[in-house]
Amino acid sequence: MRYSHQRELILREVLGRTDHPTAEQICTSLRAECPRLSLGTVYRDLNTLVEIGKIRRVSIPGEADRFDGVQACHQHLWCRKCHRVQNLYMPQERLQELVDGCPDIKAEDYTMTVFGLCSDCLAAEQSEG
Amino acid sequence: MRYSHQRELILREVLGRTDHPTAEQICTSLRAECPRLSLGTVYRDLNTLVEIGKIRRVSIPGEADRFDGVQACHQHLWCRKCHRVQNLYMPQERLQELVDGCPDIKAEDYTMTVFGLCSDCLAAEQSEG
DNA sequence: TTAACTGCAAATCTTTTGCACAATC
DNA sequence: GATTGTGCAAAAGATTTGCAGTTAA
Repeated sequence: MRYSHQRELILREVLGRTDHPTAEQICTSLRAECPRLSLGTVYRDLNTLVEIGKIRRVSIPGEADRFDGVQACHQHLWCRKCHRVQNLYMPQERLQELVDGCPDIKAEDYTMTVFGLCSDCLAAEQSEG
Repeated sequence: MRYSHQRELILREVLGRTDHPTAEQICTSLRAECPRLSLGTVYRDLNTLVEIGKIRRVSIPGEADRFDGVQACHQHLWCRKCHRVQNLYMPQERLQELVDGCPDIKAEDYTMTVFGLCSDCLAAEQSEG
């Protein structure tokens, strides 16, 4: 694979953010320093980066895909109130055990998505009464 | 909510199938007995049925949503070879424990999707060599 | 009778793709 | 110089929506 300025910018942007941006948000944000960046390119490069394992795709039903730098293994919470995605850290070995315990299949990867209220919205709801 | 012939047909179809059909597939199949059924109606009714908890939505990144009758609690495997969705039964209490163990949030629901090879495709691959 | 539901078609939203040009090796 | 990557715009695919007509209560 050949070096590409755009692909590097996009990778840096995803790794540097913790808010799970969409392709659209990444594109808008990067246009400050790369005005002619096109959304098609962003989608293409994001797909490439996912394929080579540098970033992860976070899919939420009915919404545009979001992208996430791969650091520690974690799962996601989708907040029904603010519609943001929050990282969840659960004991990975125990999740993996459950997945590996499924008979007759070959599990290569998995994702867990929790739906509910994120910490901010839960706190807000509790202080409201 | 008022009775609707179409909604009942759609519910019966989803409950009667185990192959996690898409809206399109449900519509095509039901047109045998309800020729003027429209895809818009199918989407509308599926959304309603999901909302009232009679069926479940199964989302796979990059694919059309599939729908599933809610029987026992189960997770899903998406086969990268045949692109079918297979049910997985893991100990639910243990998954629930992990979800409930996440601090500071309110978990209301969750889904786990495993990616890999389904039992048919794994068996085929093993017998090939 | 009236409010909910449907069919139809158009609109919306996300993502992909074809093509001519530009950049990398 | 060959080939990969990009910008742009158009296309594709999934889903929603507006509206006029139909149907259940």
